[in-house]
Amino acid sequence: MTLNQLTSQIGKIVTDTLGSDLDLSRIAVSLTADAKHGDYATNAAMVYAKDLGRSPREVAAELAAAVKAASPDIEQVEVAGPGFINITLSSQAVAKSAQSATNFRPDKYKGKTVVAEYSDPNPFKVLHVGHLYTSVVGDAIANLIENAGGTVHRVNFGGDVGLHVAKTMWAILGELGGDGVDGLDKIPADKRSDWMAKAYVEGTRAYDEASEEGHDPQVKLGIMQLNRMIYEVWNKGAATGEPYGDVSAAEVEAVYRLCRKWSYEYFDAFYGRIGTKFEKYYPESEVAPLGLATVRKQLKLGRYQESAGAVVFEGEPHGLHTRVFITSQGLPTYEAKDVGLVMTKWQDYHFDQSVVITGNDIIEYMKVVLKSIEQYEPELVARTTHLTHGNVKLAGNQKMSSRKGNFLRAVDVLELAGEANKAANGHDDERVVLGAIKYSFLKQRIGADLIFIPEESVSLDGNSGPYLQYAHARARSILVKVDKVPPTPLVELDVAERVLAMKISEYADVVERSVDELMPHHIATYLYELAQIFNRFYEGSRVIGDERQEQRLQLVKLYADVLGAGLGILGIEAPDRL
RNA sequence: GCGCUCGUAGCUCAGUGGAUAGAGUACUUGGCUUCGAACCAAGGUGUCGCAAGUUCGAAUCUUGCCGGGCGCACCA
Repeated sequence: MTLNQLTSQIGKIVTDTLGSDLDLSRIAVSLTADAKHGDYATNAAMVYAKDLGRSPREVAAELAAAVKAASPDIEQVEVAGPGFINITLSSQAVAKSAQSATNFRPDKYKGKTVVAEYSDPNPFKVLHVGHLYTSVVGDAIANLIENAGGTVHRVNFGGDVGLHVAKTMWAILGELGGDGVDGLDKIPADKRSDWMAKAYVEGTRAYDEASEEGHDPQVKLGIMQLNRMIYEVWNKGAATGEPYGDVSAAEVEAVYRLCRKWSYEYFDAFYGRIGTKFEKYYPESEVAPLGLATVRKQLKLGRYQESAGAVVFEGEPHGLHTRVFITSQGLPTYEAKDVGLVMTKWQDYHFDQSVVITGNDIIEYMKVVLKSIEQYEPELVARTTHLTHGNVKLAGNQKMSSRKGNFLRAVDVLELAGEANKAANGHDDERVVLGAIKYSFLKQRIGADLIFIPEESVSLDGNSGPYLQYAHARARSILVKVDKVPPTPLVELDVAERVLAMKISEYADVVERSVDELMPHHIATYLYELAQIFNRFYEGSRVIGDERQEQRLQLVKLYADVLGAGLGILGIEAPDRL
């Protein structure tokens, strides 16, 4: 029995006994925190007592009798406290419920085509722990939708054009001297990403300093020139015109293209390592032309406005703010590129829903972009969901910045976890390393900033990924001791078995809630509680050799299956042995 | 200034209308000749940022205030 089923059953009883005109949405049915209050409790009597002009306990008593009579699965019904109705299921019902929970899959996204965009790193920049976080969260959300029957297309959007690229290119070309693209040969393959990251920091610093007194204003002009040249590569098919210093336009293009390729190779390697796979990258260069064309077209139709030489969308009438879509130089901003992205995704997938997962620093920005698109493609906007999470910070609320070079790279985190793992048991197991990091990110509710404490994120014990993996492997290692688990139905449960079975049955409710809210942390919280209950069961209840062996084997299998499935949704491997 | 977001134990976080607000961590102690001790058990902490309101009932909803973070025109 799931909470939803019980809730609708109680709704029906309320209608039958108290009156059909009551607002059933006011009823809450919940799992109880304490065994002495039964398995489930409902507030139905208290909610309606006042309207009916009767005492809550009196109403509760009437409802309780009807609930008791409603199903043979309900063993005991009590009225408690101010008017709670506490419901206790029979142990057969608990067992049945546990058995059906393992195969539970919500059907909310059944038959739906969903595009999930997440991670979104910019080529030419380094992947830091924030990218690791958003990738793990995005992947878990995509998994949730997939688990609920959706066909999910994972896509990735990133800026391969724009000022940050020009700044990096400026530093790269400076470093190469007059060597041009041949000079890149001397950068070893494993140093490329760091080398480019360093160039980004250098280019950004030079750009910022250029406006200050005593610095060369030519720097800024050079970067602007590179910016235009790179746009030309995509708009005109080639960088053309004046050389950049001694370097010809063709040579600038060659350097740009090779470094860009390096970036995507670096991303692929990283995603491969953390176990997420994108179906498609949408580089900004690819969607920018459509974005630009769309905004220009809609400008003529009055959906965008010209202002000081730029093309803007005026958000104020919609309670938002105004943003620039095309600069006075005629270049598309991130806004126009996002317009192009939405249109391109639609052309590619004709999605039922498009989920975009980003940090919450762009909430207001996204509202403006979507509001502008809503003026001419309302259906696309209606199908778009923007999910946001907080930013990763270091202890002391310190913000990381790739511009200042004050950050932890994604690979640094993996390395730290590897070391912690190695220190604990002599070798590092990538499955455990990833389990630790992913779980540490996913156990927290999406929305608030995440304070990243390296030691905790790589921890092997307590409320951690490895705790869950260990609790899974432990159960599996019992199961391999028998040839196969006999398909004995669970019937009578002892106290410890019942507690475990009850928790297993909760899986269905938790997954459903997680999918409804697209919040993976509910699953993380639940799995930890489940594993805790199992570990207690394990301490006190012998399986192999006990007279209740067959019953307990059933239960252990159900438990391991549920734990494995839940970890799977979180994108965490559940090895049979560690 | 306006908007968004957050504020729960020393720290990191669950709990978002229900009963005595919970975990992990840290600290102390006990438990492996028995299915894996990455485990289990015991030990105690809270002006739920503050104040008013709604409610039979508020950490949860409303309003105001305080505090942190982020965003607000040609960066991404």
